[in-house]
Amino acid sequence: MMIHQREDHLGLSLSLSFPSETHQPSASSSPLQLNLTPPSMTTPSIPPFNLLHSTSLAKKETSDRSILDACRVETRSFLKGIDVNRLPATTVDMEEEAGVSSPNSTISSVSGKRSLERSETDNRDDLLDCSRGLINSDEEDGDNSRKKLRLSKDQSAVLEDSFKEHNTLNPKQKLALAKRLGLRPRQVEVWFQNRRARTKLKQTEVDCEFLKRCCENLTDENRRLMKEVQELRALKLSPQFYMQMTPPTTLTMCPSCERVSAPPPSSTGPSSTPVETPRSHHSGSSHHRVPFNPWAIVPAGHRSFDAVHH
DNA sequence: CCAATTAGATAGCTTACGTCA
DNA sequence: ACTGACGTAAGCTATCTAATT
Repeated sequence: MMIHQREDHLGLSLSLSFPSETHQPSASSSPLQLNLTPPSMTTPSIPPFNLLHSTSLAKKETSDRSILDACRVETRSFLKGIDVNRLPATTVDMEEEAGVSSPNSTISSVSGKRSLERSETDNRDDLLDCSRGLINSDEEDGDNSRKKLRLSKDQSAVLEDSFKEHNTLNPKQKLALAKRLGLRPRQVEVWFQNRRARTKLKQTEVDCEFLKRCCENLTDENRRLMKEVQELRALKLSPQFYMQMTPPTTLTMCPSCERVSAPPPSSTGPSSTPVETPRSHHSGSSHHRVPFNPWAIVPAGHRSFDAVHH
C-alpha cells in the first residue's frame, strides 16, 4: 500500500493506491484494474454438485434436492471455485431418475396465452418439426400452443459438452447438434443463447461479490488511515511531546515533502542525527527533518514502508 | 446475437386435517 | 375424551429454464 500524504498548514490528506503486494492477493496492481477471475477456493459447506444426487429413491431425492436448493442459495454469493460453465445438471438428472418429469423431451404442458398469438408461419414450422418427431403432444389438441419441454439428461449433457468446447455455434454445428439430439436447430440455438446468458449472469454475480469485498477492504483501509491522520495531527499540535519522543526506529521524515528516509548503516542509535541515504532526496541540502514515528501509522506487521523515494 | 421477459415445471415449506396408539 | 406423533394433501413461494419478444 502506498500512502501519498500531502500536508498544508493545518490539514492532512491521504490518497490510496494498491501496490502489487497488497492485502488482496487476487487484486491486480491498479486500484481500478481488478482481477475478476474467481479464486480457486472451494466452499466447504457446499458439497460438489455431482455428490448431491446419488440415489434414485424418490424420498432421498427430495432431501437431496433440498440440499441442492439450499446450496444454490449459498452459491449465489459464494460462487468462487465453481466453474460457471458447469451446470449443476442435477435438476434434470434427479427429476428423470425419479420419473417426475416427462422422459425424453416430453412436452409437459401447454400455455394457451401465447398459442393464440402465433403466426401461421410458425405453425408451418411446427408442422415441419413434427415431421421430424420433435413435437409430440399437440397432436392431441392440434392447436399451436407454446410448448415447454424439458431436455433429457443425455440431451443436456451433450449440449453442455458442446458448450464447453465452444459457447457459440456456427450453422453447421447447430444443424449437426440438432440432428444428433433430435431437436430443432432453433431449440439448440435458443439453448445456447440461454446458456450464455446464465454463464454471464453467474460471472456477474461472482464479479459483484469480489468487488463488494474489495470495497469493504478499501473502506476499512480508509478508516484506518483516517485514524492515522488524526493521530498525526494530534502529534503535530503538541510539539513538546512530539520532540521529546524518542524515535522508535531510525526512520525520519522530511516535514516539507513528507518523504521518509532511513539513516545510513553507520547511524548509531535513535538519538543520532538522521542522515540521508545515498538514494535520498534533497542531497546536500539542509533540510529540517523530524523524527518519524511509524508506530503511529503502521500497526505492527501490517505493512512496510518504502523508506526512500525519488 | 443479446437483453429482457414470459411462463411451465418442480421443489421446499407451511398449514390443515385425519388417523392411530 | 384428550394428546402427541405421523402421514398426506393443498396452497404458496422460489428457482430454474425453455421459449418468446
